[in-house]
Amino acid sequence: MPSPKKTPFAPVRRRSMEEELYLQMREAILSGDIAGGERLVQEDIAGRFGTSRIPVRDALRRLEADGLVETDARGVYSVSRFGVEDLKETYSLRELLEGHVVAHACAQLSDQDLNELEQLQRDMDQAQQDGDAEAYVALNQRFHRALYDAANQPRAQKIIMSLWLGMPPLTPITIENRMAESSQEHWTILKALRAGDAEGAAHAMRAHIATAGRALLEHVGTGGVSLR
Amino acid sequence: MPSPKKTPFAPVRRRSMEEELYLQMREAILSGDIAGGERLVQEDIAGRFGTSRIPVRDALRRLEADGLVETDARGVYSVSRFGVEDLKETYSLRELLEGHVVAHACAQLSDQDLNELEQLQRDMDQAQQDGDAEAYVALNQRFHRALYDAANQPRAQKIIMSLWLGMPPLTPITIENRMAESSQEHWTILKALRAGDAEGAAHAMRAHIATAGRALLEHVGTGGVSLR
DNA sequence: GCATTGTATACTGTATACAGAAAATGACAC
DNA sequence: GTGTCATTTTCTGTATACAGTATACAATGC
Repeated sequence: MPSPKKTPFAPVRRRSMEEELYLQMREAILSGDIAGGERLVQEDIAGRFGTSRIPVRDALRRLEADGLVETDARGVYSVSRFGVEDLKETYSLRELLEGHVVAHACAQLSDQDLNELEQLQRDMDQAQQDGDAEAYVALNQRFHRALYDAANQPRAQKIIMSLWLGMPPLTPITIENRMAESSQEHWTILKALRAGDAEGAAHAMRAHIATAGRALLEHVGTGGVSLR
Repeated sequence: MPSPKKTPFAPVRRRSMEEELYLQMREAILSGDIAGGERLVQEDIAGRFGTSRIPVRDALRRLEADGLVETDARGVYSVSRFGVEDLKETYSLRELLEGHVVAHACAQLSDQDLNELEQLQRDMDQAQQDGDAEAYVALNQRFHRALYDAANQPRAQKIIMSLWLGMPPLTPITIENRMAESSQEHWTILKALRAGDAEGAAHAMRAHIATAGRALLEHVGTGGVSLR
C-alpha cells in the first residue's frame, strides 16, 4: 500500500496578482533594492508590472501592516527605514519570544520529531564541514521553523515570523563565521529538549539568539553592512 | 515651561470610508455582535453601509491581518473564532511582552512621567472607592498605555496593542471584582519603577497580568461569558 | 439507485474612470 | 528677495463594470 501521507498533488492556492506583487516588492525592500525612504507611487508600480493600481494598493497595504512600508498623513507610501535601534529591538524580541515558544514546544515534541530535528542538525553539521554557508542558512531556517511549528502557539509563531520578515536578510552575512558556534548552540538546545527540560531549552535558545544578535550588531557597527 | 513632550494637537488623518468600516466592523466582531464563523460577504456589507465593495475589501484585509477575520482557499471571508486556547496564549504573550516593555520603560521614565502615572493610579483608587468600574477600566487602559509609550519600543508596543485588540473586551467583566487587588498590583509596579528596579517592575507586571488572566479564565470556565 | 457531467449562481479579483485633497508651480505685488 | 494667491499637477480613495473560479444543483446516462 502506498503511503497515505502524501497525495500525488498538493493543494495549491491560486496566486493572485496581489500576492505576486507583495512577494516581489517585499523581496526588493528587504534586499535593499529599493532604498529606505524611497517613495512608492501606486501608478508607477502598476505601470512597471503591467497591472492596474488595485492589486498594487492591496500589496502596499499588506506591506504596511508588516511594517516594511509607511504612509504619511496624505497617504503617500514610502519604504520604512531600518536602523540599529530596530535591529536591537527585533533581536531582543526574538530572544524573548523564541525562547518562550521553545519552552512550549518541549512538551509537544514526539521522539519522532526530535529525531527529525537531530537529523536536520546533522545535515547542518555536514554543511558546516563543507563550508556550504548557503545550505547552512536554509537548513537553519528549517530547523527553527520546525521547532516552532511543534509548539502549537499560532499567535507567537506569527509574531516571530513577522520579526524575521521585518529585518533585512543579514543572517547569511554573519553566519559564515558562526556556523560551528551556532551548531554547538543548537545541540545544547536539542539536548535540553531530549531531556524534557523546557526551561533549559528556552534558556539555550535565548542565549543562541542573543549571541547571533551580538555578532550582527558588531558587524553592522564596524560598517560591515548598511541597513535601510 | 509646559511639558515639551505633548503637542497641543495631535496630527490627524482624514478618516476614510475604509477606516470607518474597519473600526465599526472591528467593534462588531469584538463585541460579539457578529458571531465567530459568520460569513462576511463584501457586497452585503457594502450595501449595508451604502458604499462600494472596495473600501469594504480594504477593511476586511486589515481585519485579516489583525487575525479577526479569515479567508478560506476560495477567498470567502468569515469571522475568526476565539476559544479558551486563544485566551491562554494571548495572556501568556501579554505577560511576556508587557513585562519586557516595562523593564525598558524603567530607564526612560522621568520624575515627571512617574508623577503622572501615580496621579493616574490615584484617580483609579478613587474610581475604585466610588465603585465606578467603567471609569476604572478606562483609566486602567491609559495607565498601561502611558507606561508602554515611555519604553520607546515601537515593535513591542504594536504587538501588545494587537494582542489587546485581538481579544473580546472581557476585562470589564472581571475587573469589577478585582479593582482593589489590581490597584495594589499597580502600586507594586510603580514602587519598583520609582526605585529604578527594572527587573522588579517587570516581575510585578508579569504577576499582575498573570493574575488577571487567571481571573478571566476562571470566569470563562464557569460559563460567565462566551467567547467567539 | 448512483455516478458523472453540464449549467447557473455566488462570490472574489482586477481594470477603468472619476472625484477630491494636498503639494508644487508660477505670476504678481511689495 | 519675499510673501500671497490662483492654478496646475500629483497622488490617493472610491465607484462601477467586467472577468474568472468554486460551489450547488439539476440533467443525463448507466
